[in-house]
Amino acid sequence: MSEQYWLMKSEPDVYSWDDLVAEKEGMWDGVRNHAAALNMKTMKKGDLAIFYHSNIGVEAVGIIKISKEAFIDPTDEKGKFVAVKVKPVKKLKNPVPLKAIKANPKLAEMDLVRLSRLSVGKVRPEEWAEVMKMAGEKV
DNA sequence: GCCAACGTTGGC
DNA sequence: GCCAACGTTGGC
Repeated sequence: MSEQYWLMKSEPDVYSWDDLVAEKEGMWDGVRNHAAALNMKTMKKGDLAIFYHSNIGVEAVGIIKISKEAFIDPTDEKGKFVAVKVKPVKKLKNPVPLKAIKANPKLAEMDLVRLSRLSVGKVRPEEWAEVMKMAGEKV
């Protein structure tokens, strides 16, 4: 199994975890950053990702699954950037705030910590396991 | 092709 | 609301 793990940021007043749950499947569009777009192109159907609330809350709130691999973002007039589709898997028992992630030396290398402005980052399997532990979830 | 100026994102 | 970090743009 070569599953990959990701972290996707959203501002909850624009698109929150509850919005995604209400929709059942959400389109992750509007990404206009090449590094983030590259990560999205690397995603495979079935990959898991952390849903993270930026600005308000500033914490990891849930687990999502990639349900459709990268396709041209319909909101991009130039047709250069991509979007993916995601489905909610489960809400974390205990949301993991950025503060706690920063305080954990095992997570110091996360894209989230090192590249705070990147909206779609990679998560290493051992980092994934650590965050899940902090969230009170079984891996 | 380099680099300064500017705009945007995101944490606090 | 402020500021730091980073990406992008544009002059040379």
